[in-house]
Amino acid sequence: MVKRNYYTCDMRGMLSFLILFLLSKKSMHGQEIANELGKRKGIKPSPGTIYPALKGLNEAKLIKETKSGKIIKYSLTPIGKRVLAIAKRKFCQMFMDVIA
Amino acid sequence: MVKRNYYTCDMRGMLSFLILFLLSKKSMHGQEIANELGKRKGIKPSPGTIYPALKGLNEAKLIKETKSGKIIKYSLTPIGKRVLAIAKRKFCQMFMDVIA
DNA sequence: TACCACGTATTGGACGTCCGATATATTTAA
DNA sequence: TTAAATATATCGGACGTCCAATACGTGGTA
Repeated sequence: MVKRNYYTCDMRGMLSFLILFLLSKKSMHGQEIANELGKRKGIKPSPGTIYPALKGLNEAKLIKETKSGKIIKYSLTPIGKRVLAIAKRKFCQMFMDVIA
Repeated sequence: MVKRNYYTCDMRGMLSFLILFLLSKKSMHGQEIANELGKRKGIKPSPGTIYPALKGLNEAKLIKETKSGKIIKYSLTPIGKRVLAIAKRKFCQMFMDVIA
């Protein structure tokens, strides 16, 4: 039961990192996130991929859920914003020249 | 025993992808690769991280090994270069605006 | 009411990444 | 010729990502 470290941006946390990034641009519900990931990746991820990641981010208080009807809107918490900023710096350090 | 797909660049293959990228700039041996990853990531990866990845890439014929003494030099094969080009396109599609 | 569409959610199993510990081989230094 | 340093390699276990299948809940429609 060790708490997960979302700061380190190693290769294992890339999905969660990308979700944080997407939510930093716009609050979304699960299916919207899945669709956006699908556009980037080419294939829309399964519910078994996306919801566990959202659950983890929520439990770590990096995102919060706002339910209205059957739809749950996800948005970044202040902590989430700080963590994302750090992870983004690490990401750039790692992949800067790959994109250039 | 399903053959691994190095083309798809999903979140699981990021280490192998980055290794391919590093080798596209310069042939290196294992420790050099580990050091370069360490510089980018902040922490030098363990042998238990790096060598299995190199083994997989070698078995998939994306890299080749040239041994001289105790040192094994890794370099991209023609297939490796093609796979990297495709993976790089996918990577950019996925993360372009994260870096910008 | 019954039904359908859709968003949310879990399960199971496979796979890739990750570390620390351990081991082997080769080169260099004492 | 020992000893130390370095490069390579595997093991075990944990974790995060991934899909397909399954299921539940809510809202709207027939």
